[in-house]
Amino acid sequence: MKEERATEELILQCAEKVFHRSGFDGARMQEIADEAGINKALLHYYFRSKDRLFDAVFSAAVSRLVPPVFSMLNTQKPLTEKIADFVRQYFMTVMEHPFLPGFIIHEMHRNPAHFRTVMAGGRFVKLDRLQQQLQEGIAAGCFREISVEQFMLNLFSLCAFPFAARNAMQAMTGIGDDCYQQILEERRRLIPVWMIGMIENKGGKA
Amino acid sequence: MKEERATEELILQCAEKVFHRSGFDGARMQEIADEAGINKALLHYYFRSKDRLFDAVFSAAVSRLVPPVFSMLNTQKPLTEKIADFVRQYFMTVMEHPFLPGFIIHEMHRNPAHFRTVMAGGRFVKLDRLQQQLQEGIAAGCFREISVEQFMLNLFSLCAFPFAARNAMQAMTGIGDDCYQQILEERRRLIPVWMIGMIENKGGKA
DNA sequence: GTCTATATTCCGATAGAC
DNA sequence: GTCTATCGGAATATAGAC
Repeated sequence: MKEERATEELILQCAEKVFHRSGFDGARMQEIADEAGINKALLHYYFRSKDRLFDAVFSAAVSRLVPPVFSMLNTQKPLTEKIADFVRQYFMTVMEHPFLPGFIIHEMHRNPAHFRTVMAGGRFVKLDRLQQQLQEGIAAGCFREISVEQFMLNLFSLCAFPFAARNAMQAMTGIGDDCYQQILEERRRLIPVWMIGMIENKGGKA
Repeated sequence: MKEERATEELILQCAEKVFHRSGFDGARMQEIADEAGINKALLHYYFRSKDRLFDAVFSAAVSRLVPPVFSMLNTQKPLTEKIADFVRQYFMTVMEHPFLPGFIIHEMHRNPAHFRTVMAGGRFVKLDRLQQQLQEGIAAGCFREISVEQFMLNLFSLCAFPFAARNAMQAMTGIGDDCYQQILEERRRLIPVWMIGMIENKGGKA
């Protein structure tokens, strides 16, 4: 029982790095072993197969990103704060793990069915409270008509896409690394403003 | 010379289907051959290797999506029309090839360097005219301060993300296929409105 | 628990008949 | 040009010594 826990943790950490970067199909067990400075056989000793090791990584990825972020949407706070909380939480997580969005998107695409097993308890994201707030705003004439699905899709798009498609966007526009990083950080502040602007009724209209 | 052109075209078409769905690492030459109803060896006869076959597919994907869409941004039309044109063109292409955004994003992430070779002539997307229009609007007090990079990132995010992350979003929210499809189609109309709302100065402010 | 060595499976690529 | 058969390498997985 030398370093059981420590080794298992090390493996998971390195597997995470490799899987996040290359995806399941692109990742090599050898690569993970090298990253951890251990032997390939040890990976199979702790986790039975590549599939199981991947499952562990994928589950960790989903539960790291989804629950904390979406819990922000179900609070009793006013809409403006709620959006700001969501964005702050999302960026905090993803700035530390920039490959997370792209990883989840791609693996979800590869095997859609695999998901419900992973979501803790298999529950869907709760949007009731958010929906209610939107409808109140619409009824009061503050907001234009919008469904909660579109709203959430917009919020998620503005947050996640610039991370997931970073290389594609940089390649197309020629923006350098430093500059793109700066743009990302600026978005943390601006997305809440934009989200409100998208649905706000213009002052002179009523 | 029985069916040279026809076979080559058939292979490309099937390779496209498989590569778009599974990516380079996940795709199997056997799978492509089966899809085309021919033998594996024939793939190597027409295209020397898996790499070359993939290159052909990837190039086609990029040139199908990037140039027509971004040419919309460099016209002399007013900003509102320009956005509408972009969205219309983007959705037309992507509705027919729903895996295109995710495919490009993922492959771009896998091999960022490979890109400049692919972009026709290696030129970046031109945003001069768009930038000028934004600055005019800002100077006139119609728009709030926004950089052309953020603006384009927003536009692209709102358009591409819902396609690229479709399975992830459906899994999280529990939205069904038909309903999600309907949401996508609704966005074609709404994104231009949202894009303006995001940057528009509120009437009562000045 | 951790290693080396090996078995096994899979896949891209080629040889050669038709 | 298209097929069948096969090679050769790579990657996952296992056996067995320490």
